[in-house]
Amino acid sequence: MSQFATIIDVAGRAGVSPSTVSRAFNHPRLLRPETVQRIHDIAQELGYIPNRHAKALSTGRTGAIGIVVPDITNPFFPPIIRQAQRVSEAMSYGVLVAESDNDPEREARQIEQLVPQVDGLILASPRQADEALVRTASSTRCVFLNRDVQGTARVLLSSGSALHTALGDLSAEGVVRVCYVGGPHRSWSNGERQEVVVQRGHELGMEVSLLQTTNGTYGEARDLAVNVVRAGAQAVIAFDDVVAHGILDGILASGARVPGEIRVLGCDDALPIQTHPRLSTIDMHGPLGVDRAMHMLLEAPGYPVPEERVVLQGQLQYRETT
Amino acid sequence: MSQFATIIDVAGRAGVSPSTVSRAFNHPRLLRPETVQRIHDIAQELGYIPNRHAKALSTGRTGAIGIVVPDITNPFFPPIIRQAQRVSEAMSYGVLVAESDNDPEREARQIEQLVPQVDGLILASPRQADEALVRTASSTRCVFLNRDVQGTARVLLSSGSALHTALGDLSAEGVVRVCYVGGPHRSWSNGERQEVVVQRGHELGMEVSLLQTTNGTYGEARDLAVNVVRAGAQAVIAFDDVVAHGILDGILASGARVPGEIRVLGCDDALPIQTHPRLSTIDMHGPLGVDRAMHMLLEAPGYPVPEERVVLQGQLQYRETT
DNA sequence: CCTTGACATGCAAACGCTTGCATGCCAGCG
DNA sequence: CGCTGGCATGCAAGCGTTTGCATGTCAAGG
Repeated sequence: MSQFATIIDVAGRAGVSPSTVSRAFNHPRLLRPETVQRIHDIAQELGYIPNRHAKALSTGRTGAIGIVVPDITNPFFPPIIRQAQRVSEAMSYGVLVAESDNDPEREARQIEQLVPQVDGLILASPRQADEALVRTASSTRCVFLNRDVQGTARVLLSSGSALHTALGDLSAEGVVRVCYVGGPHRSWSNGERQEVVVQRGHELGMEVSLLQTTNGTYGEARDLAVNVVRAGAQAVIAFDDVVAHGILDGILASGARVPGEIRVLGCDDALPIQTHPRLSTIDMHGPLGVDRAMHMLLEAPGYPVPEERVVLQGQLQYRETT
Repeated sequence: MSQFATIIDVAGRAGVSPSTVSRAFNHPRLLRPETVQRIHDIAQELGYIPNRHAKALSTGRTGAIGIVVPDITNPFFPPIIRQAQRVSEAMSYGVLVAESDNDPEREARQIEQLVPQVDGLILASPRQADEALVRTASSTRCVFLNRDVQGTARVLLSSGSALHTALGDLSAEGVVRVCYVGGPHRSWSNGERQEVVVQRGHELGMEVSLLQTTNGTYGEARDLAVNVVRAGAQAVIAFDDVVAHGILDGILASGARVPGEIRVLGCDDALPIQTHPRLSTIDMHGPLGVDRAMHMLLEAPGYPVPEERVVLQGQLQYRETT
């Protein structure tokens, strides 16, 4: 708010032209080393900080990237945002965070807002239809996290392999009736998980039933638990850890024993706390995923971001509920 | 990344000057209503989006506010960030989020980075020394959340009143030995909570012991639990819900019964899940707090933000651990 | 019919920075 | 000793907006 020193102040004090100061920061090798040094010293002394907006206006690059997530209070996302910021910081970019609240239209608006003020976009678990996303991808530098949009740059955190072996293990223990409790139905992860459970379950001769929450909250899941008990499921695989805990709570309340009578497997492993019994889950390596995504976004200078499809497999964490 | 329509394109198409287009958006009452309408229509059609950077450069206001938090993965903060974004959105501001990682120096750097690119700053639970914060406050429009910096605008989410009655209730139940398990020691909230527990405890003739985590993580707290058991505490009051759950876990593992032998009270009530037994805690109304803070920040146009000290009391949520 | 305002709009400078081009200097070469 | 070319730096235009001031028009009033 107060007056900041400008490039012109620095130039005046150093007895050089503004362009020289600019070059001292952006193309130092064009200048005599001692000039660069002197300018840096004076800049430091004056507390000069380049004005991002002026720079952006002049170069057409904003020096910021945007990340939009469906729900910032879902513990899966904060570590992802954190990692995005770490990478950005290392490359001296800023980060704009937006939340779509699981609403495709809101998501569209957020993206629209963001696009003109960033050099690139990370769209994490987007909720819009593929069609809209393809359009976005074609007019913006962006990479998707957890959404398999054809022809774009995307990184997918897959639970496929982990679920595959988990179901195998359950089957080996004699489990025959398994229930998948889904999360937000526009979620790619949810689709993938449900599909794997159904397919692999059938392969193993299991009887698989499906339940669905609408928002994936703890309360919803807890209320759903009676249904899994009633259905006689011997194992439930939940969309994520929040849903898993809701189910777990509901099951325990109904008097069934976990894992004795019913096993529970969650997903994400992002909760800051453990519970009793400690939840078995799948570590999805969210931060690793954004890390890849960020590098894809920032290292290819061209436009659009070249198509690439990287799949990272989550890792089974057996604890006490299986 | 592609070319956006500029004010000049719109002007050309509408047969008016660029300044008129600018006024159509910013001071429509200076123009004939039909002119405004025509310009809006054409802008819409051309997909014109004002360039924030140009605007910022020209007006000196960036149209963004910044919020810095110590740890985005602490469930207390995401709802706060969300609310800050909601308010910002309503006033058509953008939000820059930064994380200090509980490190005062990092926090200083983040603030320094942010200052030139925002119109105001929300500093949530800052970790720097008062001195540094005073300096920041004097050179920037900012309001503090959960830090009582003299002479500045600040909103404090206090657990004082809730703890006061909680201790009274415990005392009435015959509790004599109480233990406070602290969180990050640079945290104002931690200081307040500890102080209230000590004072009120003594008032009630209790014996209060103090334990301290360094980062307030679940694992640390769990490892500390043996000490509270060993000390013979009949109640533990924890810095926040994460610490409380760690303690709870540790206590249960040691064989003691909760709340039978030891009661546990947490703080924040921000976890997305419930556990068994359900944790008694204090709802701190974080979102309400930022809401106030944001309005203080955005509604007083002057500089600096006028001093104000608003205290919001948290609300006791008795559940099953007391 | 001329004057006076009010009103609607245009003009041009300014915001702070980047960058293509121009300039001036000096060393080395023929 | 005059050229050439490389190097370090300056000049000025341009990025997209905003806004104080100037301009032109028209209606009402004298």
